[in-house]
Amino acid sequence: MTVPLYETVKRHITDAIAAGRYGPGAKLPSESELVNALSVSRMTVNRALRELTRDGVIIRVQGVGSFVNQARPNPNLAEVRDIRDIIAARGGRHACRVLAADTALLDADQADLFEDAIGVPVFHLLLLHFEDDRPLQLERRLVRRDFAPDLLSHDFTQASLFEILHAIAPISELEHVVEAALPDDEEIGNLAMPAGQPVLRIRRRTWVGHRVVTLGWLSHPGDRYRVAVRLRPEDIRAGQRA
Amino acid sequence: MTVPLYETVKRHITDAIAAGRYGPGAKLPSESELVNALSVSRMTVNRALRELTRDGVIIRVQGVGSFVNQARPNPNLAEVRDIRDIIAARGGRHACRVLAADTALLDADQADLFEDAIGVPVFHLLLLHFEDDRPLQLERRLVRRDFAPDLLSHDFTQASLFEILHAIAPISELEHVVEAALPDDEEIGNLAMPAGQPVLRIRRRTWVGHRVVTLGWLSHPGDRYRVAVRLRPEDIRAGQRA
DNA sequence: GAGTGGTCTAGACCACTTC
DNA sequence: AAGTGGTCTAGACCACTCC
Repeated sequence: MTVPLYETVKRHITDAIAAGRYGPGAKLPSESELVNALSVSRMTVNRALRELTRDGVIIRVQGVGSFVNQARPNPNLAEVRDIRDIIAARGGRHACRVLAADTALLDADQADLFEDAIGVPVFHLLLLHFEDDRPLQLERRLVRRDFAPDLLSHDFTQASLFEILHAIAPISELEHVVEAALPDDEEIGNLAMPAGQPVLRIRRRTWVGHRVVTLGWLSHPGDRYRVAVRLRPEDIRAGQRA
Repeated sequence: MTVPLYETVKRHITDAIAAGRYGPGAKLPSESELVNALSVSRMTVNRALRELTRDGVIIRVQGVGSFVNQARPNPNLAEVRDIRDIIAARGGRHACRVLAADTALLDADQADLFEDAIGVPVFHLLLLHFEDDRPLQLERRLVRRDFAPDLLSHDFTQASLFEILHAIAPISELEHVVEAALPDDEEIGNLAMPAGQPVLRIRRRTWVGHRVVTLGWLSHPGDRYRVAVRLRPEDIRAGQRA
């Protein structure tokens, strides 16, 4: 069991939504129907649907059924989520193109952000993610070569960079810095930016242990992508706890 | 069964953590221990612990155990910080001008965000914050009149809106949504935006109890203002015994 | 009453870590 | 080998909605 059954069930649903078989507000098959169709236990279906509910993909009403959520939730800045899941939650279909995958050495600015020396060897990746054939995210990444020596052997169009890196070691620390900026030439071309439109740019650093292992810039068309942070009561209470 | 069993189990754990019986990094009882101690099935314990993991309260490691997580989001964005504190932290001098302070009734879009009816009476504020005599933030706010009837009697150039509101009742929930946008006429004029430059706009909603009490838009010149989120999970093995 | 989701149980097999 | 969490099953009872 490399991939859990409930993940397969989740993917089954999100794929169907992305394919347009269930539009916003449409009623999804009931739990028992899914149990029969997929030959899994009800608890497994239930877990899949429960997670989709928490991710904002569907809405469930007791005694009525499950429905595709019409609201498009904003990705949360306080977590790292696969761009594929984000697009799925928006009801779109994801595709990815690898624009560059090569090696480089850190320059002065990059070394500063890596909290390391100039010249540290890294991999350089440039990925373009599409939502329904429209570019939504330009992903520029630098990854320490000594952290993931086999990185370039992966197929980035299939498994997300996040999955690949997380399989090596879990992220111990995360930083997002968000800015509104005028797009540079690379962003204008790849994201097909209309003249004058700004980009929402997120600089992400991830740590494993006490070492910065990746540095990335995620650029999005300002008119089609927002990010959110929401604190629930538990978090606020926890934050005040001595 | 008014309250689900797994909620009771979650509560049992969080209460014990809050009471200090398990400090940051401390090892929690195993699933089987909890099954015996609380006389519930393992699936119920498992669900409780899984949700606590999702909420960031604990960290689980297969083959090892469950541990209290210290990783609390403490980002700029995940808290309500007074703009004068932010400017002070940047080394600047703060000043504030009140551009408008009047009353209004919610329109359809606003009512949607307030999760309430059209026509609910609110106060409307428009404040401009300066850093060293340059405008840095345009603050547009709507505040429920029934939450703060005396709001307009305050001097907003002296006490921040946050201080005034927090004195009435503590915030129970908070949401920030960040976007990059082209400035509207109001933003261009007040923020003295150079032609073509985007604004970084933060939409903030705050709850008291289960009611949205304020809705605001904080706009900043894109080239002079960024927001950051940083999460610091701690090393599991660093913290041992409570 | 039929159908839905919400929850719970008692057991099972597995992967992983530690000794 | 022992203990841990990760997952899965086949049943069960319940609250709720709709007809």
